[in-house]
Amino acid sequence: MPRPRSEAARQSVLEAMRAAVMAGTYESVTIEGLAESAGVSKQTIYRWWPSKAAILGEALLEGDLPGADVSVPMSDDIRADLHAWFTAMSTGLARPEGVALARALIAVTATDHELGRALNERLAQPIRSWVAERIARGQVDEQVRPDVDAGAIADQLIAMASYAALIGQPLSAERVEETVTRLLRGIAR
Amino acid sequence: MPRPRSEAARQSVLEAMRAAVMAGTYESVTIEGLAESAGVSKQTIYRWWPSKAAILGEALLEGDLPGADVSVPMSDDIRADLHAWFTAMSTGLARPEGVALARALIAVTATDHELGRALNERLAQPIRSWVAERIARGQVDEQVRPDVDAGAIADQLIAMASYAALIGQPLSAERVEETVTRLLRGIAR
Amino acid sequence: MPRPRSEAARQSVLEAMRAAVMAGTYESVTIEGLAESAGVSKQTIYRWWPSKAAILGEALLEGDLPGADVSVPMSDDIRADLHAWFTAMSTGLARPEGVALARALIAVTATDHELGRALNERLAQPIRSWVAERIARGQVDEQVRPDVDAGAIADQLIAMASYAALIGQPLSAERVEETVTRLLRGIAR
Amino acid sequence: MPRPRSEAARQSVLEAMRAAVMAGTYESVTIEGLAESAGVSKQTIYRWWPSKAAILGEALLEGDLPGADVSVPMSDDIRADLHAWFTAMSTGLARPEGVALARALIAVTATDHELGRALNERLAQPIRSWVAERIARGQVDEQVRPDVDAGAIADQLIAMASYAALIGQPLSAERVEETVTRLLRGIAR
DNA sequence: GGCTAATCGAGACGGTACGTCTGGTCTTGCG
DNA sequence: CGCAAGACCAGACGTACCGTCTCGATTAGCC
Repeated sequence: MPRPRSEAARQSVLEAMRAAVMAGTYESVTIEGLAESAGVSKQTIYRWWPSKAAILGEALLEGDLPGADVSVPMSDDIRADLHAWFTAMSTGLARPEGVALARALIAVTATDHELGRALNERLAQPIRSWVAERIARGQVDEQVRPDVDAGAIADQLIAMASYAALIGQPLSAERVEETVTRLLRGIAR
Repeated sequence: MPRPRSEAARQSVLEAMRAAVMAGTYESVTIEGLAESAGVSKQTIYRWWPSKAAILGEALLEGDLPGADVSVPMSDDIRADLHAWFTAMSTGLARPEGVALARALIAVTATDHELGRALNERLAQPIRSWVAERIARGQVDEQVRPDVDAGAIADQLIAMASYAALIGQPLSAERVEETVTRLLRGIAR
Repeated sequence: MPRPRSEAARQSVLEAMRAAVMAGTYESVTIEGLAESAGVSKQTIYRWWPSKAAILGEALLEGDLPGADVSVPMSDDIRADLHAWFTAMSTGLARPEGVALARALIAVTATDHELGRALNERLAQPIRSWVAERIARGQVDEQVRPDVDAGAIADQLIAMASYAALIGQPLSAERVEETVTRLLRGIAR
Repeated sequence: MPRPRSEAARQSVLEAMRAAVMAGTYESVTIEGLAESAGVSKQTIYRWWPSKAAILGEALLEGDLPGADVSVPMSDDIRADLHAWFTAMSTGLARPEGVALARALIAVTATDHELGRALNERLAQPIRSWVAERIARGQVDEQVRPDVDAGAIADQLIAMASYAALIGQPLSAERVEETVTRLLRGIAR
């Protein structure tokens, strides 16, 4: 007999959170503003989520993730592929939404380590998959040593691009070039 | 002609800021609390600094920097040296003060890009120097290719260690090991 | 539908204002102190009252009024009655609470004329009534001319006692005596 | 040998105080603003005056007193003279400067009783003199009883006009008329 | 004509209160 | 019972003055 939780309200809040965090800083998002723009009362938010971080977590975990959705077609040229892909991720993360996303991730992690870990996992997943696939291909082609850890490489590139975006100094084309060159030299057979 | 600015008050505020930011989050630092713990009136703070970010910037630029003061002796074994040094930086940054410092850097950058850039420069400087020196030594020893960019390597390692610390997942010993191995393979002659 | 205004908070603030204004000067009353001693947040005060004067106005209009609650029994001797009553009012107003009340009235009037007028009306009312009644009795006894304006007499005595209290020079017994004598001579049949 | 106190600064401050108190409320006058508009440093003010009240006191005691400088020619008609004079004082005090003056007197008295008393004396003096002279003339003319106390009458009229001005309800022409009539009946031979 | 001691301007300083804003909790009544 | 509306306590925000405190820079007499 009790009235069930309003899915419309829930979606509305999550969507408002996504919009707000992309528009400003994570810290600049207020529960009050969220309620306002979601057309929902504050209490409804406080009833269902324990913290701002939790809302953002839920929003990111089930929403479309702008900024890190890098997907580059693969060719036979591993150098060209990695270069294209790292460039795409790097510039993608340097865009305002990318920066906002990265900063929000940091902020959430400050509040809730576990959630931060999960979010990072979720966000890095497609990237790791792509890298893993390309590296695997390289190994099949006998261009890449069989013992390289694709995950480590993905994490390195994510860290580099993210950190550069966070401190507002996107990687230059030369730096990207140099990084890919050196990377390949390190993993080449 | 008027009474000159009190250097004691200035130092007191900067010191209070350093302590506060190491103790909590940058966002959790309030001007009011700062004034209180510095034994200074709010107005004195507002008279001399335009923003919280500016205070932190000044505090970091001229204070002792906890967490990033990595200095490791050099031997003839470049692998051992890089490994020891990367381990030290990585664990140093993973310590609470290191994380606080990195987060504060991000927060300041969000408010004031230019200041963020300057701070990053200041913090990365000793690290870059160390790496540059070790790489140069390696080149003299003919272990390292003459064309490698020491700055790029330093930035890569800083980014990796910082990002890992920020998202609360410090680099594992294996990951450090793997990274150094791969790095050396990429720069070896 | 929202939560209704808390009557408890309202009363608490008004009571705190009455106490504060009697204890010190109107100017010495601070909103912050009021909130504190009323156990109410500043915002609650600012939400409901536009100014300190408005709070005092409301407090005086509906509270017990110390200092001006002069009520003297009537006998057949109009001179004795007027003398007793004027003495009572005069000394009542010269007491700290009376002075505080009068000063507060002036201060409120300086801020909000209309409110000041209303308060003055309210405070003078019982006095006017008493005088009107006694004068009417005198007219019935054929001791007082039928054309005298009781309101004018009340106002004169209020002004004299109030002004004397305000400038810190309470009326002497002789002055009271002289005033009543002269007054009676002016209104006697 | 030391440099003597600057009379120019002193006059400048007193003049600024007179202007400020006539322009606004006594409470609205700030030492800082006074210093500013007098072209004097705060310290110079604090060096020579113990309080705002003291400055105002000095300013009023030796300056021209706007608002209470009532001076009406005397004729042979005591009723006409008193009426003209009471009307003049009443309307004079009801003018903004008069109200400001009266309110300032109250405020000063709240801080410093003795000073308030002195100021009141000073301000009432010309009024008392005028009344005393007119009453004396009336006694010579055998229109006024020989035992009336001119000071009491002056004080009564001052109190009535001042209080009315203070509470923002100037005496009406009818009230003035009524008061003079009744007064004369009380003092007539 | 230099010496010297208090005055003067300027304004920094530790404070207190201002009136505003937002955060997170609570309390209503409608649906 | 969910929800919107919004009152409530809490406390930080940045501003305005307070009264005290240095600072040089004058500016008289007195030597």
